[in-house]
Amino acid sequence: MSERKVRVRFAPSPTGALHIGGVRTALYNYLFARQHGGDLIFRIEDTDSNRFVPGAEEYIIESFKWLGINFDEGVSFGGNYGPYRQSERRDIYKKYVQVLLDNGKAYIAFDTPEELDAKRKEIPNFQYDSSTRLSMRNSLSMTKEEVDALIAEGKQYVVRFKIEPNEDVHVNDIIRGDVVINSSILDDKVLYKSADELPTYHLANIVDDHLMEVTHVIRGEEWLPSAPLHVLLYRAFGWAETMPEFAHLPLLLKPDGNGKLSKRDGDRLGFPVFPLEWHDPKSGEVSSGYRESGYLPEAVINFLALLGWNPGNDQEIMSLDELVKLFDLHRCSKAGAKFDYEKARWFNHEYILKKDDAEIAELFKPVLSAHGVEVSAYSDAYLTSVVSLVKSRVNFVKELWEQSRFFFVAPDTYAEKDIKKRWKEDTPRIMTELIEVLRGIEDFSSKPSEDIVIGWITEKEYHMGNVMNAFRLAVVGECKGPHMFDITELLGKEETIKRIEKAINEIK
RNA sequence: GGCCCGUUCGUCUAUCGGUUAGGACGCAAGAUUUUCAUUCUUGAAAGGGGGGUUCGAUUCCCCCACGGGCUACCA
Repeated sequence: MSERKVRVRFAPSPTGALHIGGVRTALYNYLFARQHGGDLIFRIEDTDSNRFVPGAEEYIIESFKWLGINFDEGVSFGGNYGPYRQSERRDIYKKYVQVLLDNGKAYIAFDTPEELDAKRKEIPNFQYDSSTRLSMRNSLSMTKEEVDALIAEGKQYVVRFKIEPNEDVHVNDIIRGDVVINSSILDDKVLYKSADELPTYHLANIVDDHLMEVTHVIRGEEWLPSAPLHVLLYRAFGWAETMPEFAHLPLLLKPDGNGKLSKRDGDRLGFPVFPLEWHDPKSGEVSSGYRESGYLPEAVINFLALLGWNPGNDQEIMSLDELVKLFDLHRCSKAGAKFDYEKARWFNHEYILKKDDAEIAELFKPVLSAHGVEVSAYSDAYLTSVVSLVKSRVNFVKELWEQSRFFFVAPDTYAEKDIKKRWKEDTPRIMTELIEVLRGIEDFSSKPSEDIVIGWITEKEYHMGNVMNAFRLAVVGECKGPHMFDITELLGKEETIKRIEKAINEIK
């Protein structure tokens, strides 16, 4: 069994945007698959026709494409174990439901949802199980003739799993170890609904994982309580020998308060919970995405990987390839992790620092256009230089604009506070002198012009801070920004002088 | 209510019985800088409570408390 090729799957339900917790689950599956030279399957679990949301499937695929998480087979990827959309596997499930019915592991039940609701109201803690099933309307309490007659007249039914009571069912979880649940607390789960001829999650999941030769089930902790049921299903089918190993991941929790992270938290707290922006087709609601918020996919991958797992040392910045090498399910934490948005921002900052300036410049172009900058008027070299000068002070690409605006447009206002502090009575006179000094500079690049200007200030015994800051105020509009002469080198002599002249005229 | 899982700085976490309980984010202070940021240094900051086991528990066991999940003809 251990010689089987590793095969794992990520199997979302197309009910909306892909939650960031789901992304992490997919990531862990991906890392595990790659590390073991195995396959990653993309399966769509759309057995609940009522909850289907158009566009969700495409959204999920696009999300992974952006993140660089590649699948080997599945919906839109092909493969030999298809179809990979559960709604297209009706006949398969029907066949396996019949197997369970034939060997007495399941039975047909006619109780309607309304009848069950009534029952639950009437009897506190009612559970459809070995203690109650004989008092319900099903193939165990009725004769075969009655059952056949009801089916013949078109009565809708469900197939329920017949769980034998009082057995300790063990689930060996890679992360949590031996988890034991007594079968008596399990109810006779609905496996199949005649109404839409579709199975429920539990049946479809087991049949598909078996048929697709899945070796490891890596999923969220919310599935842990139903894992024993799944174990029992594998046994009922006689597939216990090839049952996959389980690993239940800790949940991602809200940054504040309690509960697991939900789609509402993002907009409430001001950060995305979805990889891409999502437009809900039903409500028309728009939820922000990491991509649109300016996150680099590498950063998202990195911080997500560390939410519930660590390499065992102090290393925090890791590429996808490094993660593949280092990842280990045994090093996953057991407790839920509160989503730390500040740290996510820091990761993005780190990745912006790491990323090539020219690549950042490309990402910056649309932002510039959006601010009315004629991007084609600037060379890639110019944009790249601008990026290299200011990127250390931003967390997101779009923040580059506020840090570098003066490289594209001359200031039209000057910071009041800085004027008060640095624009003295004799400043216009000194600035006029400065213009002359600048005119005389032949090589206007950073270092040579710095030497000349500093030399002039020293020689005239001017106040270094006041002159330089007035200079900065004139060129930038406020007293902040990169090294002064790096700015003037990029701006060029003409533009620099023009700005000083303008400042002399406009600052009173 | 029942069942399951969990519990180390504010947050993410390291520690596989003996440590001054380490790192990171954030925060604070300082250094550097003609400005701002980067960078660097430093600081504050943690084992839920109670019982055991042990020469010795953050670490192993039990109880409690708290947190989370599940309890659908949803996944």
